[in-house]
Amino acid sequence: MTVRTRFAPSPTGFLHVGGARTALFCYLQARAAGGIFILRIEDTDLERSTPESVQAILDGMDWLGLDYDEGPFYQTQRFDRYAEVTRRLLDEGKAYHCYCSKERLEDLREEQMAQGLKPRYDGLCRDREDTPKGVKPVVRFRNPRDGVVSWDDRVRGPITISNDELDDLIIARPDGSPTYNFTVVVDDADMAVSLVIRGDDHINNTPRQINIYEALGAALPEFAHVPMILGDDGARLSKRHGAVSVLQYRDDGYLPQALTNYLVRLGWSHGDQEVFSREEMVAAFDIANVNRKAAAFDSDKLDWLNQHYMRSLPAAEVARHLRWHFEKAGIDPESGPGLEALIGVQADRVKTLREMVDASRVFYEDFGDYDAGAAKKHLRPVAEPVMRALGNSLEDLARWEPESLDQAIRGVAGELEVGMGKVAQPLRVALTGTAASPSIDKTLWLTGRERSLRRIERALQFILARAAAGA
RNA sequence: GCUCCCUUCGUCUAGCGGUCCAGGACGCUGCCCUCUCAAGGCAGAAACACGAGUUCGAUUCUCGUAGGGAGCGCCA
Repeated sequence: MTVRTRFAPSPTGFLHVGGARTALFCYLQARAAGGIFILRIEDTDLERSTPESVQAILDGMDWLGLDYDEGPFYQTQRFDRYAEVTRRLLDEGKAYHCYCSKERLEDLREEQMAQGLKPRYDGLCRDREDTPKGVKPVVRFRNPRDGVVSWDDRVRGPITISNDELDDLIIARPDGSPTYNFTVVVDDADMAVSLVIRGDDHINNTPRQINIYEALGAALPEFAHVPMILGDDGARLSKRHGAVSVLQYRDDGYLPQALTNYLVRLGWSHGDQEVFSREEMVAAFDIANVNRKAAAFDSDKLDWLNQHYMRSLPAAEVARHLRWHFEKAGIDPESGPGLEALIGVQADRVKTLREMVDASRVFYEDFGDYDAGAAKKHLRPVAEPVMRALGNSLEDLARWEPESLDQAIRGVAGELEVGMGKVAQPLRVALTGTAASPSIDKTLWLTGRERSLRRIERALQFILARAAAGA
């Protein structure tokens, strides 16, 4: 039997890291078995579902490289099917109409809570014979009253829940629209899903769903409930606390390879291995080895992985993503050094592509004022002869390459009998406006000859003006 | 309140009765390298929640306790 997994988000918000990890697990488990990965959009909540959220989910999946084999299916397009199955359960006596008002149900719940009982429907309409007029009924599933429901969770191990903990859940509202626990079962059965991987907040729904499967006479899938992800501080992720769209990570300059690698290692491991290519993940991943406890999201480790991938992925691949960030920042990549060369120099120095853009802007556009502290410290009168010597030496340099540039600068330092620091730092400020940049030869190389000479001249004028003002 | 679930360094984890005075990674600290900032190299601090069992022997098995989480909707 081929493995069929599915990721079934509801489009009531963006795709956050918890959902992304669940999707990744579903994807990997299917790929590992040569199976099928299905995407299903659970949009039965018309109130809260939005087209924007659907798009955000699709874009997120796409950015992460989680390609699905079937779908996306939309539950709103399957209402006829749900109605058909509801009809069948009604006909077979496996479901019944319930005329209880919301008010009565609320009172019942309160009363049970007050008595220290677990609130659940008391079954008033379960064996009702009459049909009250003027009330549109809901449809309830006739849950077994005795016995237990057990399953062997692929992550949690054996779980057993007694049927007397359960009640007759509503599967269709008065207007006929179906509810979650019912649509999930109908869809997973229809789509022949063999392994349901989802967040562990669904553990409590599982026994209800198993009962519905049995009422339907459908084959039971396996279940795997993965723990949720906590925020940096160990607190639960929520909309207002740490839960951000995976697309935010894209915008912040993370590579999808880094995020998926980070996510796969959250709650799962394979010996001491930290870095996994997609192929390695597929080969090594097994949902059964996923941990049971919730894991806290550590952005420092994500940063480390991101830098690792910026350095180790083929430069062309990194450049593809970097170009996107250049465009987003409004910088023309053609107005400076080639992106692959830039990555070769900058990847060691930044954690994200966005930082790389910020740190590299100076190679593509003119900068404004010098950093005050850096200028004060390095663009002093003593630097005047250094600037002049550099200008002369670099103007006619045969090859504008890091190696020859390094030689030229060392030549200037030797000639003036000063240390490298006395030459490199003023030059660095002259070229970038700041006291920190790649090694000085690389900085010159990336800046380019014309732009470098212009900036050396500008620094010289700055030093002279300052000397004049000070004198 | 009731039901279910979870518990190894700050964080992610290895461990599946002796190999563990607990290993790796991120982060942190120190040193080295050095034209700045990084990167890199080396070294270091840092954990089995607690209590009973079972056993010759428990991080590993069982049961409690404590702490944490989830669910209990005509939301998904």
